[in-house]
Amino acid sequence: MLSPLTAKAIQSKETVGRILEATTRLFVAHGYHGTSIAAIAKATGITKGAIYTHFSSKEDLLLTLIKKFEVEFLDQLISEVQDAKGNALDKFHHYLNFAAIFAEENRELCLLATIISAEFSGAGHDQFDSEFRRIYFKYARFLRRIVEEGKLQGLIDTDLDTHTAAYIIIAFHDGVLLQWQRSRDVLEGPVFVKTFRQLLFNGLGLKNGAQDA
Amino acid sequence: MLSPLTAKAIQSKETVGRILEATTRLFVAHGYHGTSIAAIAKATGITKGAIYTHFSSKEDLLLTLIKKFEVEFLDQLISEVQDAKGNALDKFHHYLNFAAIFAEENRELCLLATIISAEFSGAGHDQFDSEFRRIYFKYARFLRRIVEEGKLQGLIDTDLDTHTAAYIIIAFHDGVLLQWQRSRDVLEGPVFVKTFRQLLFNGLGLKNGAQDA
DNA sequence: AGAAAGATTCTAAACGATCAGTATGTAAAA
DNA sequence: TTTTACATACTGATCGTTTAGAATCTTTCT
Repeated sequence: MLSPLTAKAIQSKETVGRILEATTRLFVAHGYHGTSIAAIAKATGITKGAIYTHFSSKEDLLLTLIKKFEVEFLDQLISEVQDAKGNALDKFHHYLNFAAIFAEENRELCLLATIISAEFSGAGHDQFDSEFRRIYFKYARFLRRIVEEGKLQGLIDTDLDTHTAAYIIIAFHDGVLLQWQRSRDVLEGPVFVKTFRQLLFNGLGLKNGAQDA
Repeated sequence: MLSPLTAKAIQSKETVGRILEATTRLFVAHGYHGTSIAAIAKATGITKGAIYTHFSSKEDLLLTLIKKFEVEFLDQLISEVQDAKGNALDKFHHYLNFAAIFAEENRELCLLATIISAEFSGAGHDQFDSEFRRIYFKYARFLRRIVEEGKLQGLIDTDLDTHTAAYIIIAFHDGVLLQWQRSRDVLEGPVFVKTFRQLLFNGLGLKNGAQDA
């Protein structure tokens, strides 16, 4: 294992990349169950059987993509924002910037977690469930720390439940991604991001107190 | 067609109701492609063939459910909130109250539009696409009017792009529903709704201006 | 160095299972 | 007698996956 740069290894890596790219696109467009191995093979430009040289099952394909999302988006986000200088305000701006740029450059990978986790939202697949649960928990913990920090700095209302707020910010992010995918034709990118920012930071701007429900 | 109350008609209506109930539950839990007619039949307690006595296809089943969502949630919401007395602030509170109560009483129907429209997010099924587009457009128009009203009343920042804000509010609603479905076990209902309200109305509470991205 | 042996990437064909949908029959209601 | 609500049994197509074998690259042995 001294040199992993053999011709076969390079070929394999290249094929795996093409398979994952096609799979991401198809999963996001038609869902997990709506995408067949045959369709992935065709989109990749190889035969069905060749998929199984690199992945043990369809399940394995999705688990690989979930991991990819975690490493390329979530871990990257956390490491960039978590210990950045500045107060909680700055960090949230940093967060939104990162998310916006990532969404623009990796729209499909970005949507994968949201769309597929929705498809499996009902108790069903144990392995997918626990992976999604793990990722959303990590995401929430990251946001919780910043909200907590903001409260200590007097920037965020201490009335806000930290735990719940973290999950709702994730929900906002997911919802906005979905809506962007659904209605890209009637929305303008920069305005969309700016309005999201305005609403997340200042809400509707109504300064009155909240009624109970 | 003078009396639709024949024994057969009652039986049919009852069966259709049971089929739609089971279908909603299964579509939300496993998605459209992840749910088979056989599974729906089994969950309803009839055979596969009997489904086709009442619905012409699986497609027809989903279209019926989308229509049900439109009539029972969206149209109801609009007629209750649109011309209610009070300013835009009151209407948004009214909106959140209605959505929260509906979500509690019809969780699955509520999630249907969000989850299934995500599954078909990629250009694909013409009929589903246009139905979802129509519904989200109607939803957005409803919110746009209230935002516009709020601006005229000096309650909402005129800097906010009305069109985009409407779509983002929908996005927030969708995202929050999804997150509630995903993480019900680590979230508390009333706190969740209250925090959503706080964030939608006041945002994170950071009073500084927004940086550009 | 060079050939034999082994490992790897792929195609093509086939597997049983399951898919959405249909044809036929039956029993009861209209 | 006609219509309706269902069960049963079937259709061809497609599902995820496996197998057999060809072609090509890598390692090992001489």
